[in-house]
Amino acid sequence: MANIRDVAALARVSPITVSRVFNNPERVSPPTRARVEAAVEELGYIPNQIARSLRSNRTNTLALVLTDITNPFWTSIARSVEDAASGQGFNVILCNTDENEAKQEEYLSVLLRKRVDGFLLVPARSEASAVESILRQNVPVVVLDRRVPGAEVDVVRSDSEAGAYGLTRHLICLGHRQIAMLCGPLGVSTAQERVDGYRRALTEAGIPVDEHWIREGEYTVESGYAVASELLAERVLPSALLGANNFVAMGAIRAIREAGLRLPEDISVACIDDIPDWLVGEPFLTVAAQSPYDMGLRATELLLRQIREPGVHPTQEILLPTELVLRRSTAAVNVNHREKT
Amino acid sequence: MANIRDVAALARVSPITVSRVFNNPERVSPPTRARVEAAVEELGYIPNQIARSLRSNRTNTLALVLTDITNPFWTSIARSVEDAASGQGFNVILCNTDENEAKQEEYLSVLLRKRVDGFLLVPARSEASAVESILRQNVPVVVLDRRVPGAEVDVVRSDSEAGAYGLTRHLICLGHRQIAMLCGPLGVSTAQERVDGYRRALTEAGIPVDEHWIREGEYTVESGYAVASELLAERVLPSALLGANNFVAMGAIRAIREAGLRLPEDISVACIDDIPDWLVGEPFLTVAAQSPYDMGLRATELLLRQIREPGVHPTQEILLPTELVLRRSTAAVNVNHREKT
DNA sequence: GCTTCGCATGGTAACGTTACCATACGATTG
DNA sequence: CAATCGTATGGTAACGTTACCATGCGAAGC
Repeated sequence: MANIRDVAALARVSPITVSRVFNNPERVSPPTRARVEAAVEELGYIPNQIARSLRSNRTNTLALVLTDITNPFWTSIARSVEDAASGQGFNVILCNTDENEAKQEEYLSVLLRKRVDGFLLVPARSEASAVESILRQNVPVVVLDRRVPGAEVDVVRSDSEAGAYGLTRHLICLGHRQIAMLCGPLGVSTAQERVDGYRRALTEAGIPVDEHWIREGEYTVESGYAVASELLAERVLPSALLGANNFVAMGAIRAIREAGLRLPEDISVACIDDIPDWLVGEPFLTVAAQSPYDMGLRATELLLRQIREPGVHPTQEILLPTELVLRRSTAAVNVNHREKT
Repeated sequence: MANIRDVAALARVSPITVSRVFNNPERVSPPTRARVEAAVEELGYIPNQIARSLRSNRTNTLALVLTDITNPFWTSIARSVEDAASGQGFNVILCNTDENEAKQEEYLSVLLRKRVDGFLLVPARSEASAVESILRQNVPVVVLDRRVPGAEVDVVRSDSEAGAYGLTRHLICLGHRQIAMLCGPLGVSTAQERVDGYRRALTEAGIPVDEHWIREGEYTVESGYAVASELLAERVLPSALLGANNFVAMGAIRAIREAGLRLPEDISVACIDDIPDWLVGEPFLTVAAQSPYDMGLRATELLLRQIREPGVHPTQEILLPTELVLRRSTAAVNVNHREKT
């Protein structure tokens, strides 16, 4: 592959002049420039960004470390991050951690070696260590979706607590009293907050919180299915399920169907996170919708600003609202279904 | 940020010994190694992959250039590509072209500068130029999903023709005769093949192909909606719609609903590409399902092999079967609905 | 006891680019 | 006409790493 020296030799100029043709064309006289351009064309020369990065300490690459691109929530984020990044001349490296800390650590290590210019990180667990391992190297980070208590970082996230609160209140208004909360891994801040919102709504309504209805699981379809199946096998059935996210809720719905129960007549289901409506002919899930596209966009903007003007901006937290969307998966409680038939 | 020389100085060895500790630890005596490791720890040294890449001509990075990560079909592919790549120590740069050739060209140019080790490319148009611009630089490519006549490349794709044929045959069996084909951009091989399959099924059944029922559009929800709306506004209604992909079909379904028609009683809909069933409570779309996860996996394996053993493997084409999945969006033709009421 | 061997370690140069400073030369100014 | 300036171009070194070859040294072999 031709290098800058080959081009320089062919155009009878010095390598630095070739460099200028690419980076400061106006600083090269038109005839010389033309000669260089002809040489570039003839040799099929493509500047080597690696060498450039080595000199400039800039890779024009961002890392997007999330849990699973397969969930439309993260898909939207990936899309907006890539849109915003490529608009500013940055590429995006995609990583799926599956909320596995070992995988996350491995990714971070490789990406730090690669000297990406910045990280958009969805931490597998809401503790500071991962974030700090990046900050220690003076590499900008923006945390997506989750709080990281104790770390001095920019965060862009949704108001999970309010979302869960709103959904729980909605269920209470429909007459539900036995509402099971299928929550995510409690090491993750959103899981914690969603339980908090659930608790607050119950408490405000004067309904005692029964810990028996709170079940921890993962943010996956399989986990939602497993936990819901367990619940449905017990003597006392809940009249409503609150899924910690869309995956969990969809898993639970499968369990409900398999148990021969009707939705929403026998049991209501609601969750945080919507599913894009064009994916579902008739959207039927009652949700607290987040704005993932917006979230990715805002986060990328913050990150690029940090990269462009390091050390200038104080860390900030952007809290995005959730929107309650009422659909057919929730209905008034059916008094006959308090006990298993 | 500490470099290899700082570590060497602190450990009182030469830089090359530090390098060996990372790359050939067994070639360094245990006591020296321990001293180096202590120095690495103390300085928080992280090897610079940029410099390494400059020497070795390897970036351990693949480019995944597809149309739109937002479509679950491509999402699955992205997931499998990333799984396979990270398992082999490679990272993946994600790019969305939206089937726009200018965007694609821009991405390819940047990625070639970055010296990615290989490309997984979904060409915006089924012609050789994009692929050739990569091959000219001696960079391995595997084309995903589409044929590229005239280019000597590995291709992994589904049998679109058979998928469309199967769906059309199914509709014919249900008694449909006026089947509209909402096809994709004809510059893309899959769009072409799906029309071919549609034509073959009709012809085999002795039904004359009416060009009036074949409508070109984009592979997007908006396009599906627009084209279907147009069709539904005409005097003679089709009794069934064949969507070129899931996006198009979902757009069409929206148009059908807005037109006050019932699905499938008034009009049947089928398409190529499934939607993961856990995203949809009750899957209802009749489809010819592809295997995107598998497709990404196979393609990545091919690409990594090309990277590892350049020039050894003859180019090959892997053709994956589609699977007909019959659901509720297709039903026997309703004789009353041949003409607009 | 001398040669040979293998192991641990090091010096030098190179990967491709660009920052920094230098230089050549024609144009402008007093 | 000399001094000054600005523009176009070039030389050298450096970014951080590793390939290649060299060296030193103790152990094994005859």
